[in-house]
Amino acid sequence: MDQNRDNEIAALRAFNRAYTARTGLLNTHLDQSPFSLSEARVLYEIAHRTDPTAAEIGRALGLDRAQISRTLKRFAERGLVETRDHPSDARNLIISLTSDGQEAFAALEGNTRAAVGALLDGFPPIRRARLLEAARTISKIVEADDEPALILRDPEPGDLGYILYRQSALYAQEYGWNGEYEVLVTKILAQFHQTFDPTMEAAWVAELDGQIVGSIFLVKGDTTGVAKLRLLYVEPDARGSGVASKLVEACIQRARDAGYTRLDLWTNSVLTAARRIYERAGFKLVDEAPHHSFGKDLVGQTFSLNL
Amino acid sequence: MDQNRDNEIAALRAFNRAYTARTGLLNTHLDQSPFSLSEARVLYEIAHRTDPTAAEIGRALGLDRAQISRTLKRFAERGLVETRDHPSDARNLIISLTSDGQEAFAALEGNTRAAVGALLDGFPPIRRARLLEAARTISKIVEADDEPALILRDPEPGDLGYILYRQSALYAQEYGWNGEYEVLVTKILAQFHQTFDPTMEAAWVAELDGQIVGSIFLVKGDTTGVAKLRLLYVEPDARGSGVASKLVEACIQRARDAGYTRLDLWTNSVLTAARRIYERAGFKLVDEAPHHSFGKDLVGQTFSLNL
DNA sequence: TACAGATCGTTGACTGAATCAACAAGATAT
DNA sequence: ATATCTTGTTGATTCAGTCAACGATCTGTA
Repeated sequence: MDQNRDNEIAALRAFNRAYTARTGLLNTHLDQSPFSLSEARVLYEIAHRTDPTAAEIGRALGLDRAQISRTLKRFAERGLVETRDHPSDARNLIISLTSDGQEAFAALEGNTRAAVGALLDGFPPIRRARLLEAARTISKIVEADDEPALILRDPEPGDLGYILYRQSALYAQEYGWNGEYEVLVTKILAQFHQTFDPTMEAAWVAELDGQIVGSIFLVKGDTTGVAKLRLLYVEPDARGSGVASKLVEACIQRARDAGYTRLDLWTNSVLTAARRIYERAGFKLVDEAPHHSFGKDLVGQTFSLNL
Repeated sequence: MDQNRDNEIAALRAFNRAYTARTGLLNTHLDQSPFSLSEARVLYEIAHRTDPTAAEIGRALGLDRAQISRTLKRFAERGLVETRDHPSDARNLIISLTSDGQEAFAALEGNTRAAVGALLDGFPPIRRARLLEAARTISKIVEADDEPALILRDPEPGDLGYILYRQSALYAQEYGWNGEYEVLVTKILAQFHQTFDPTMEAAWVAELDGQIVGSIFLVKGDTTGVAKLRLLYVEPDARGSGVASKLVEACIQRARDAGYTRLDLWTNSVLTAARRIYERAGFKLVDEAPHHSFGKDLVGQTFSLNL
């Protein structure tokens, strides 16, 4: 997997190159603007903060105190900013825009927005939409200061389709399963919908950091008192952080609460990671049979847990 | 929708700020490195091109000839690069790395990769994966020099699930429809799977720029000789570029080829954009009836086209 | 063939960016 | 009370970025 890491590093570097090269528009100082990029950033920070000090701005932008000092000096000479004493700390100076400064900043903002708008207009709508979505994703991730939170919740409209999509695509990609598996899951979902009994059945969607990364279903079995666990899956990127165990746990708990005496599940031997999770949860292998499905020769396994 | 444009511009600017602020690691010259960011970029270009000239590198990086000249002069003084005459154009000098230069570049590359790797390690796996996917998306879009291509193709494993997901989520978002709609679509898909007749039925997925943006289904109707058009949808971001018309066209054509004499479809009056597409394709409204479904009071419409 | 116009690399000149070091004034901890 | 930080300023230096000018060379066209 070192190969993979190299690929990831290369991808981020390629992104960095592509971004700095092609969107120099965003980073270079606007041609007709009286402000350099660095000056524009300082101005932006002054305008968007309440009673900022030079040190504060320097920290926000990662700039040296010396540079801030000189930049502010130039701004003051041009009549754009003024300073007043800090009420409680005489080392600080509070910076504010003069009316000329506000005017200059407003003009700069207008030009910048126009330039960014023109940049966006250069992309076809479908790419613009994807570009913005990706940009929002990166912003969020880069700015996040919390840990990704895992939550289990009821499915919302669209979620079952998403699960069908991910499971089918994933098993096609990882194990080469063909469309038959999608057929099977579609049937299961249709039946789940049609005969849904909220007191005895349930479905969970696992969200990690706001994104669906797994699911599990609890449905009535063929025999009274016996429930089935179905359609457990976890996204590759989210594996190894206990998502599957939490899903299985929730399912078992609900099965107990609903009064079932046994929980069965059917899986395939190639899904080795899943097997470990089932066994850790107390499931025992009770039956094993080869079958040809999904375009492959497989060994089906039935696991069972007495509740 | 000017509001929306402002949001888009703000989003891209926020992204730019976040990216330049937090990943200064990527943009700032590495602390222990003997090369500035600008020097590193020039070195990178020299190493990755065959027989580059100064002007070529300047164009690639958007740098001034004067700056390239001085940078190369410093490199030459440090014994990192050497120049030889261009065989056919005496104005050019061909630049190459000396063995010392290659060594220095290799060291720089190693350090850069390590720094980027460390940056990536700072993100939880799920975010790292999403960050990289977003970065790849942006790279591709920014570097693309072709127009987005629209293709219609057969569904692959996972695609029907994706369609279920998008339709359910979309109509929930746009019209407030509840889970009932998802149930309906799931049933349709399950039945499509179960009774699929490849000579008389078909499904298409529309891909724009490599992404699924719509679908349409042709299925047998209740009466012999009558086909049904079902589950037409197009992503909001892809609307207005003829995707829906192309899907409907493909569906009608196949219905004709399969020997059907009539093509019916059922839709709802709130889907006004769809109605225009159907009418433009020659469909006539033959029936209209109010119904309460998907959590809303709706007016169902049956359209029909004689083939 | 001759020549205008463009390209290439170099140099000078200048402003600003970035960084390091030193300093005085003021705040803070113990 | 004193050592230790923090804030803002200034000096010094190197490099980035930009404009202008220059000589050498190439290219297209009259």
